[in-house]
Amino acid sequence: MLSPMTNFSFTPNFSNKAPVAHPTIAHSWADSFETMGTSMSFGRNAEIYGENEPAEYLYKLVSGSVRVSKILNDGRRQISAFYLPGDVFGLEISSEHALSAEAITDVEIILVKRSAIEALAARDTDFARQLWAVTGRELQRMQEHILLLIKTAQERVAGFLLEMASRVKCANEVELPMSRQDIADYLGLTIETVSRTLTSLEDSAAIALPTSRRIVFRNRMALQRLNA
Amino acid sequence: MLSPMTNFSFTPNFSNKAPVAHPTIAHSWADSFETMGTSMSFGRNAEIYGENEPAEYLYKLVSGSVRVSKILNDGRRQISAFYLPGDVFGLEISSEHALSAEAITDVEIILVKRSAIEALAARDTDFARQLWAVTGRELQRMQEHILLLIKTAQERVAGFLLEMASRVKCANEVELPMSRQDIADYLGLTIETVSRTLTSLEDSAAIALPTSRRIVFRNRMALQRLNA
DNA sequence: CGACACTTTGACGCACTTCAAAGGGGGTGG
DNA sequence: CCACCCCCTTTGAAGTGCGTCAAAGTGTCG
Repeated sequence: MLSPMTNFSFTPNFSNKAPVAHPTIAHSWADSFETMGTSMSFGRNAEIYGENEPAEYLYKLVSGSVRVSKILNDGRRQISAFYLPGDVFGLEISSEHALSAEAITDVEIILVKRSAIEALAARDTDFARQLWAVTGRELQRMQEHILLLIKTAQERVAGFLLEMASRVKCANEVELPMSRQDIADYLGLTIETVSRTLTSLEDSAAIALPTSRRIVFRNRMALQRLNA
Repeated sequence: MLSPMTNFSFTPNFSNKAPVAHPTIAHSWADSFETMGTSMSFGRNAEIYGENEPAEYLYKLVSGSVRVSKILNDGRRQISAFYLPGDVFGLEISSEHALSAEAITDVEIILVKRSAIEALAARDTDFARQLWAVTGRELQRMQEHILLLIKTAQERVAGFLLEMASRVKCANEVELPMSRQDIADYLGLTIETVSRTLTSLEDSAAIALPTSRRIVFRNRMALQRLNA
């Protein structure tokens, strides 16, 4: 059920920029994050952090895509979320990660020590508010994920496509970074059901599939009707 | 699929206690919440807040049980969470509620204005940290809920029972406050499947059902094995 | 006792899974 | 440049777990 992880190239690529210690109030959330952080790169399928590792950092994705997942004891994998450039991930309450994060494509990320985040949040009310807002958006995304999981296969796939479309600012076309297996594990379906559902959506002229990873929206309304 | 809401008794029972305005730093999270808040009561099945209502308050449950849910446009209902005494609910990022909250039993709650919460969080770093921690626990609970939804009916029901058991401090017996329909809508199953699964767990001697709402754990290990 | 809400049980059908095999498509080596 | 391989995706056929529809059982309150 779980495809073997090949192409496991771990390429930590440290680059400059130490955390700023003095209490300068940064002008924006993005700025503070980037001036405080360390930049790193990972190759496709590299593990960014693993289950049960200490959760020392918060991560901001600069380029590429990331999946956050958990392996159940019988080998099934649940993907909790996909992250795209600009997203912050690694937000976990416990001091250890309950989930693991992997690079779907080659990725560039900025990581910031949790302790530094907390220190800044304590000094800078506005920063704390924005941190809180990011957490809230994460909560909202999880809520929508739950709503997907109680629906039929067609509704899940349609909802997934619409979610991805809304996250990349692209009019009527998306290049999916993740495999069918990743989509299946996100939606709680099998790879075969995802594939069959996509072809059936193509047959009904809701989408076109010029390549297996590229989705062209031909009838967005049809998808939205499915997205109860 | 959705049971009709009868017994809809709305009994707002205002009682004393205005928000404290002066910047006293309370000694504990629970204290601050209770001194800042207004107490209210609701009857069984009363709506505490509804979808699309402005999200003005945070709520702390004193007694009884609450369900937070969303009705899909085709009439299906998804229960997002159940809350028990001591839990805080109503945490939503947007200024409007995306979900609605209802009393499962008669309930007593404390409500605190969101603006007051935010003001205190801005003054009191420790309070802010605790607010953040509560949000994090909510995130974690949602994550576990997602893990339940990808499993088989047996695993979902077993996981649900163990979750409820861990939340009420009771050795080997739980009195469920919610109906089979509520459980079904939480687990993404039908009422019939929940009922059948419970009887099958009883047949396999994992639990006993002295009444339909009371669960006695006879073989917790068997349930934990199902809880992948 | 009867009314009502909730729960349980039964029979059947269907959506999704499982198991199996046949396409692509992109890279490497001959 | 073609041939071959590997990985991913698609398609097919058969099985099954859960949903649907229907009806009977149970507990509670008047």
